[in-house]
Amino acid sequence: MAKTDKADRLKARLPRGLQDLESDSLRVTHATLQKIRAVFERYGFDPLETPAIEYTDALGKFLPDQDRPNEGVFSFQDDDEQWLSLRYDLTAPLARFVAENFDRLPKPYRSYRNGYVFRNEKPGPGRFRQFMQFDADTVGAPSVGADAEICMMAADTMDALGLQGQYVVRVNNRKVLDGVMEAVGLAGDEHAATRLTVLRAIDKLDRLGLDGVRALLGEGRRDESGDFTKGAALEAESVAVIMGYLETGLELPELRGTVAGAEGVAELAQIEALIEASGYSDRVKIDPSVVRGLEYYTGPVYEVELTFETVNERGETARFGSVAGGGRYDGLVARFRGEKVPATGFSIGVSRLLAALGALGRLEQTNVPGPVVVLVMDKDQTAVYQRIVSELRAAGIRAEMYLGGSGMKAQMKYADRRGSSCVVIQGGDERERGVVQVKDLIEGAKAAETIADHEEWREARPAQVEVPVTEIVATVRGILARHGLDGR
RNA sequence: GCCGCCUUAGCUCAGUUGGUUAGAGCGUCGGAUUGUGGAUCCGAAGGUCCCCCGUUCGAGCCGGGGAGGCGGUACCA
Repeated sequence: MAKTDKADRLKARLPRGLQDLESDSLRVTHATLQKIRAVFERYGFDPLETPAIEYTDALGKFLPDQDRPNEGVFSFQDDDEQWLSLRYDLTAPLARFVAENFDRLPKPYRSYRNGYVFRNEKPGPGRFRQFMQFDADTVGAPSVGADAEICMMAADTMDALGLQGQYVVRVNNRKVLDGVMEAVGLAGDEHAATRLTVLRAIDKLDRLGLDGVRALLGEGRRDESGDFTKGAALEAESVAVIMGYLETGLELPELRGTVAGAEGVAELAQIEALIEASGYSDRVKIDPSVVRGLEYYTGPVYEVELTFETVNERGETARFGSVAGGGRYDGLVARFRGEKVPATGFSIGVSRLLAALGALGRLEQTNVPGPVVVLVMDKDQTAVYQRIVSELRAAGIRAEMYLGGSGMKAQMKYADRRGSSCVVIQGGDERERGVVQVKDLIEGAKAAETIADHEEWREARPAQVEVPVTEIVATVRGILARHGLDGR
């Protein structure tokens, strides 16, 4: 009994939040990466790759007062008991690399990389537990000129991806937010928790609107599913100041009364001037509600958001969130070196971007044709078929001999399913005469549309030509050319 | 984590007030056609009705518990 009992059979299943990419998606992904890479190269960044695994402490992800890594990060212990983790972004590993090789790197050090990062969180639309990021950073550049450049590069990248007019790069400054916190009396360690709640509330402006944020600054808010989110419980005056900030932004009078706030406003003004001078004002905008992740950013922060609605196959509007983001992190390298090393950079969430575009049916197909399939008519003649394949390959044409065990009909079906442009057929009769049949499957499919009767369809052998074996390559080339294909 | 919805064939879904051998479309495979992909026709395979417990003469359907999926929300370094 060859069959395993069904109940005992191992179930093939993909862990949630992970994805298999088949040829179409992979080709789109590669094409996208290539477009991004071209922009980053043009800006003068050099490639750098670091491993997917780092020491957990290098990522800065230990739970406070605990001996084990934070939740949300995939971790395991090495045989010497040191904690290792899968990277959850590309910035922290870059900081490690720069710190480790600081003396021999040119400063500012400008590099880019793409790779998979991992987050052990609940997946959602456009949120995966393994996803591709494309990241660029300038390390060792203190001026906000570096930040302005990153914003412009973000815009150019989105343009290069064909998304002109369908995104916005939103810029803010953590110092401005610090200033606002100070203005409402939330400076100092004892208010850290409240500050977090307030910043998170501000971050939700685009999703919840002014009223939603106001609720979260006060008592709290009940969402559509009936869940209640506790608010920051601020005084009415404080709420008013923060709401004022969201409505008037950098014009808020209280802002300039604080050192951090004044600095942040000045930096944003510089960035805006640079953006303006280079003609990016339509794509890059100052937005006081941008917060970004709350750990290591110290100055300007930016975020790229798609400005169109994304709807899934069920017709529900799905939230994909921002597709890229970044900011200045002057303290990250310092963790390894003591001295401050100013740095700024951003990452594109390639997987999320593609998921969003895919949900909209906005991905262009790459349309790589299937290989030319040389049919195996006589199983004892595979050497002859293999030789034909080799000739086609030597001519730069994607080709293969049918390697399955089925008959001719199945082989034709196979070629059809592979999207092959044509097949090469040689039975005993053709072999004796030194010829082959070359069948154009694309032309054949067209011809089939007008033939309803199977007998006729079979007899007609549409789009099939008989040529001497010496002309196989030329004939196939002709068919590829006719359909505008290059065979690769 | 919290809230809501969902779970029947590979996929999308029917399934009567609880009643015999649980259905359809699509897909897959085979045949009509031992040497021709489409269309058509014929046929076949394919099911732990998510799991467990309970109610009942009898459960895909009712009750309880659990798991998984989707979405929202929280968190997201």
